[in-house]
Amino acid sequence: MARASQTETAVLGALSVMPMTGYALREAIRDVLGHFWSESFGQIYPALAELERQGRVRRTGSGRTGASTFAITPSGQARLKELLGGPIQQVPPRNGLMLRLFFGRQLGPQACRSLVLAARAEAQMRLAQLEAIRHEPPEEETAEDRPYWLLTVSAGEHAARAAIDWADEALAALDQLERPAGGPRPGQERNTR
Amino acid sequence: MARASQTETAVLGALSVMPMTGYALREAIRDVLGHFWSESFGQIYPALAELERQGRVRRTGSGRTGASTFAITPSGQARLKELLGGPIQQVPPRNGLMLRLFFGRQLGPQACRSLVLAARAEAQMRLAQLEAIRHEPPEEETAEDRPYWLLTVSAGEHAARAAIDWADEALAALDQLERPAGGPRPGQERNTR
DNA sequence: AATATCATGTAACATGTTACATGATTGG
DNA sequence: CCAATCATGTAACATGTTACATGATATT
Repeated sequence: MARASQTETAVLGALSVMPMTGYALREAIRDVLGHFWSESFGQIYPALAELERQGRVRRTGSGRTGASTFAITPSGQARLKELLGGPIQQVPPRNGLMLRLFFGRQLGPQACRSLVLAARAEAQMRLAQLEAIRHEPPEEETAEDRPYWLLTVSAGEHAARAAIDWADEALAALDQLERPAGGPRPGQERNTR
Repeated sequence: MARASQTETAVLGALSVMPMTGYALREAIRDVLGHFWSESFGQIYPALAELERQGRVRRTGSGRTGASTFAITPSGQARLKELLGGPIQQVPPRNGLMLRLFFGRQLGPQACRSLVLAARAEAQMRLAQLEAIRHEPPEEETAEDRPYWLLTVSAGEHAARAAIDWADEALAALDQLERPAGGPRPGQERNTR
C-alpha cells in the first residue's frame, strides 16, 4: 500500500485506455499528459514490475521478441478506481520565475522584463498547442474519455491565458518602475488595464 | 558549483531583505513565498552551513545562546545576482487533479464534480489571501522591494481567477455529461454505462 | 514548574532524473 | 549492412520531506 501511488495511477490509467509497452507508455504520458504530468523510464519500469507482481497488469507477449505489451487486469481496474478516489497529494510549489521576480530588485526592471517576456512567449506557445489538441478530430475508441480529456485541455487554456494577461500587466508595471511617469508622484501606483 | 542552486537562491534572497535565523528563514519562506515556493529545515540548515563555508553568509552571534542570526555578505550579494540571472530550472509538472480528471470516466461525473468543487473552493481561498496581502499597508524598509513582490501577488491572483473560471466551466460540462440535454436521442445516451 | 515556542541539526526515507548498458527490429 | 528507433532495465546521483534528538528561552 501507498508506494509511489502517483506513478501507479498514471500507469494504470494509461493502460486502462489501451494496452501498450513500457516504452509506448512513456511516450503516451509525455505526448498526451505532458501538459500536467511526467514520468521517466526510471519510474515506469519499476512500477510496471511491481504492478505485475501484484497482478494489476499482465504481460501479453505480443509483438517482437523481448518486448512485452502490458494490459490492465480486473484487479488493476479496481486498484485504479481506488487510487483515483483517494486523496490528491500535491507537490510543494516551486516556481522559479516567481522566485526571481520576488527578488527582482536585485536584477533590475530590464532583466525582469526579459523573464516576463519569455514566460509570455512560452504561455502563448502552450495555448496554441492546447487549442490544436482541442480541435483534433476525435477517435472512435476514445469517444467516451474525450469529454474528460477536454476538461484538462480547458484547464490548461485558462491557465495559459491567465499567464499571458498577467505578463502584459507585469510588463506595464515594470515600465512604470523604470520611468516613474512624469515626475515622482507618491502613493499612486495603479494597474493600468 | 551548481548544487541545490534553487534553495541557495531562496535563502540568499531572503537574507538580502534582512538578516535572520535559520528558523525565521523557514517561517519567512513559508509565510511570504508560500504561494510559489517552499523549503524545509532539512534543506535550509545544510544550505546555510554550505553558504557559510563559502563566505556567502556570516553568523552574527546575536540574540540567545545557541541561536545565530545569519547575514548576507558582499560575496553572497554577488552570488545572488549570479543565481537570479541564471537559467530557470522548472520542476516537471505533476498535477494530481488533472490526472484524476483525465481518467475521470473511471470515476464518473459525480465524483469529478466533487474534485472540481474542492479545487474551486481552494482557489477562492487562495485568491482571498492574495488580495489581503495586496492591501496590507506597505512597510518602510521594504518599499523598494514591494513593486516586485506585487508582481508575484498579481500572478497568483490571475492564476486563482483562472482556476475559478475553469471550475465553473468544468462543472457545467460535467452536468451536461450526466443528463444529456433534452431527453434521450438515439445514438447519444451511452455514458450511463 | 510546566508548557509552548524558538532554534539547530541529522538520519532515514521517498521520490525522481539521467546516464548508461544491452539488445531487437525496421527502413533505407 | 547500417543507422535509427524501439525496448528493457539498472545504477548513480540529486533533491526533498519527515521524524527525531537536543536544548534554550519565554509565558503562564
